[in-house]
Amino acid sequence: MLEQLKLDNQLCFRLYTVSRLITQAYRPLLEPLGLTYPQYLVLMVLWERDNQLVSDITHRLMLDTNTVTPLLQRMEREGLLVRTRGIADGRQTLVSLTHKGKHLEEKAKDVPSCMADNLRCGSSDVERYASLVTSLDEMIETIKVKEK
Amino acid sequence: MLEQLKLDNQLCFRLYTVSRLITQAYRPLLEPLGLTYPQYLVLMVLWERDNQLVSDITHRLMLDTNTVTPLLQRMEREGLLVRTRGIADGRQTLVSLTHKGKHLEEKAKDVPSCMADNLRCGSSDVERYASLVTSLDEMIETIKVKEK
DNA sequence: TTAATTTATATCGTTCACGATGCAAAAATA
DNA sequence: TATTTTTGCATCGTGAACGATATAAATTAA
Repeated sequence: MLEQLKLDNQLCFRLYTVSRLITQAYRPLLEPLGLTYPQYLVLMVLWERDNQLVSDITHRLMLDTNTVTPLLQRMEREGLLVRTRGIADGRQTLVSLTHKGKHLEEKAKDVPSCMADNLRCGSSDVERYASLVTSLDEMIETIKVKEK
Repeated sequence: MLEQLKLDNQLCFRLYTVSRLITQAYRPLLEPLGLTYPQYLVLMVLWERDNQLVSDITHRLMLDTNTVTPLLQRMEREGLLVRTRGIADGRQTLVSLTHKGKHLEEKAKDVPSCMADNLRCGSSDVERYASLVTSLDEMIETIKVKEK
């Protein structure tokens, strides 16, 4: 058995697992709001600035339209946002929050601190957190560049 | 706008993104082998030790049967493994590699080093890699415990 | 031994993620 | 201006993830 093929040696498997577990940890916080984690991400983008194009959202979340469009359609059905086609450029779609979508920001205000509590472990010092964020940002840059 | 709700401040979004980008980076390496990343994970478990129960695999990958069973069914259809029901305990299902499944280990032997090259960036020293792995393992433990 | 409970796996329905493809509007080129 | 190419978004099909539920075998309790 090649040492490299052992699962425990794999950074990638850890990242895959952590990502899944985090999404699971969000569930009890987001379900009362009627949101999934990807939907919450879309709302964070729109809470930061309303009335953005589909392309703005895909770039921000680093997802493609074939993921984001159905996501937005479901959120539109839920009455969280409205999609308006063809303003200046007829190809574009503008995404705007409804009153309900805006109002959710208030209800979601405790989600980040609850998640922070969930992730906080004994040794979670500020330095390690910062180092982790830096490493992840580097990885995102590295992979993004090599892909394209 | 609450500072905490800003996307860029979110460790979780970074982990979600890194995980997705890594799966994407695996694709060109695994597609020639006819594998997806989760299927590759299952094979790594079975290459390490053949003839394991479904429960062994779910525990190892920290997934549930409702994810693993369909995954194994697709892999069985592809002729990579065989599922045998009811040996000593009639509820269990034993998963065994076929010749084709075993043979893939040879073909996959360069995948880890190729991925390592993909992830390697300028400043990726051994220390940071080790620190990253430690942080992720801590997070996995923390979330796992709090969930159950 | 029969009945109740637990365990191991499977099934179902919904939402993502994403490659491939389609399509209409806009921009570039002839 | 007519044609080609590009761009922005949508649609389709497949494979995960996962909550909820189902089912049959094994275990425990009565």
